[in-house]
Amino acid sequence: MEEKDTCEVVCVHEDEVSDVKSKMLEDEFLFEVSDNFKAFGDSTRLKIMYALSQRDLCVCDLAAVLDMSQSAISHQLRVLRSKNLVKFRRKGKMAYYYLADEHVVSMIELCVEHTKEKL
Amino acid sequence: MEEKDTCEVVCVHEDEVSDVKSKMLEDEFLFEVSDNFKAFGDSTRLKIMYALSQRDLCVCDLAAVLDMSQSAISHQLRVLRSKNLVKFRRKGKMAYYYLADEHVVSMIELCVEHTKEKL
DNA sequence: AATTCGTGTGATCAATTATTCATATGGAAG
DNA sequence: CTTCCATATGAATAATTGATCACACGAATT
Repeated sequence: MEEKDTCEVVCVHEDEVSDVKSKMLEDEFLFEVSDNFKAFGDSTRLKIMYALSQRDLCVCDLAAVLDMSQSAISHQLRVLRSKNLVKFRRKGKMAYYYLADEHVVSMIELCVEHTKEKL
Repeated sequence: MEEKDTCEVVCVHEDEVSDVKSKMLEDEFLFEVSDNFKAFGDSTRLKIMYALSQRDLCVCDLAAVLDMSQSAISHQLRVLRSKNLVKFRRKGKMAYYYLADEHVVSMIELCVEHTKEKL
């Protein structure tokens, strides 16, 4: 009689499920975490961050390093800024970008290591 | 006279650019790294991995924990398997999934920490 | 062997997203 | 103030992708 015809799940192990459920972090928070990961999940943005881990660079130099249009780079920098992964300072007409903190480097290093191991 | 009408880049600081360029990792490798990040960049997959970090679970239990269809979970598990982030063992009709290694946990912890700091 | 049930998967659709193009903004120099 | 140039951005397009649906597969039970 209860509403149960949406998304029929049959073999649920009640205790295990509720145990894990209680240990899950908030949906909203995990969404934000995955959203941060997403910033690293595009090769253009990853290259930008990796380049910036070597030294601070202005937008057009980043474009030259990645061999991409200034516009494309600028759009991606906007995304990275919005997630507090990069910051910038103005110097004349130019904008020098740099990594926001050490977390970014750690994240990349960790994933680089993981990727290397799987070869 | 040189070919220069594709992707006009004007203000290039030659030395800095070639310096960073020489330090860049291979395009193909960085692509693979970003591809691994991408696995964490979807909230469904992240929830799956977080749940599995609590305990091994079969597919339908995962579906119950996340309150999603078994099919959706299975599709995402396929992605995670292909990237060597989760493994599974069969037990009767069921498939119990678990995290492939400690890197996965480390990655999530690091990003969770970063996300918390930005609140 | 027929049925049941947990899981895997191909096709499809809707939504998201990365890049390009054109243009706007704003600091610096004449 | 006008021009130049580095950067930012809105609109449009093309490509990617996550969820659903329908169905196939395979182990276990009868």
